[in-house]
Amino acid sequence: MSEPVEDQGAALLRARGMRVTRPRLAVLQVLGAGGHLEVDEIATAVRTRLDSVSTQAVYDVLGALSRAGLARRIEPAGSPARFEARTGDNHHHVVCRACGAIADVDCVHGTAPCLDPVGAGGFVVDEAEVTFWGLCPACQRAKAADD
Amino acid sequence: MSEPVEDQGAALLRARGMRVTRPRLAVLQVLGAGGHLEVDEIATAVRTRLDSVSTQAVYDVLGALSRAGLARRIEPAGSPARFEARTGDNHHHVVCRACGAIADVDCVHGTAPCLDPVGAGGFVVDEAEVTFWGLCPACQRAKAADD
DNA sequence: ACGCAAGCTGGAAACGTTCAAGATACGGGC
DNA sequence: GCCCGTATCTTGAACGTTTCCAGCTTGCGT
Repeated sequence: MSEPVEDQGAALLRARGMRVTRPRLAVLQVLGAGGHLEVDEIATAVRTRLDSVSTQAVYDVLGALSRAGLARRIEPAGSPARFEARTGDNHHHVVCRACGAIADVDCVHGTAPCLDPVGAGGFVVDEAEVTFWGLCPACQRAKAADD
Repeated sequence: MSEPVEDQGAALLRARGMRVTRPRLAVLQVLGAGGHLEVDEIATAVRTRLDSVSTQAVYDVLGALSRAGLARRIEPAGSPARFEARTGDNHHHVVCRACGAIADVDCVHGTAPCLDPVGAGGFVVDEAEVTFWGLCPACQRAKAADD
């Protein structure tokens, strides 16, 4: 509670033996605000906190963070990669077919039985990724107005 | 049984009010052979049947076929788009993290209960897409050999 | 057989992403 | 507190997939 936001990130990084750098702290803060952000959005947000950060650094940082389990990379078909801070709780996503908006969905069953593939052709499975496709509330209204 | 393969495709197209063209028939034949093919692989295979087909035409045809429900577009994160002919049976996919190979997995529960998202933030969901991530048999052996 | 529109061709470019080489700065050890 | 080695950042470029555009060709209803 007494720790400033910046130091929470630093502790997370140090706990994994990663160097604490300005770009990494800034990305952690941006992701911590929530949402499913594109690389470009993250870069823009980071640049409001630091004077200049190269696009490359943002990609590097995001790669390092997701390898370390501090960020999660999601990539719905037909969309550029997005990143979120919420990790380790096995939740899934709903994607709007019309506008591409993404929302979180908690997995009702925890480690659901149907997500344990039977007869996977000899594959050793370590993760089940679920993406729901549909229409967000705003696009439902937009579509109804068209009719 | 008495219909040549080419005419089966023509019938499918006509049934949906779509024009029957050489590129479309060729793509249908290629997809009919099975597998999860990249656009580039499809284009190459098509060009062994027809003298020349533009890349553009292949993209157009695949887009039209998937809109018509004759092909299904799958796009695992970090991979170019792939297409398969098997549609309408609600099956899912296992993707190898190492080599990118894709295999089919039947959905054990049919319309599984856990795939009915509860509390999806007002979204109207029409499809649940499941992707399993793991290691294919060949890459399991390769990894074991490294240790 | 005719005409219209759907569909194809060819060239070009946009997009997100990754690679390479060198400069910088973090953090353990003195 | 200072120094060094290396992880990390910067800059600049390139890659591969996918889409856009204008114009010609072709399937199919009449």
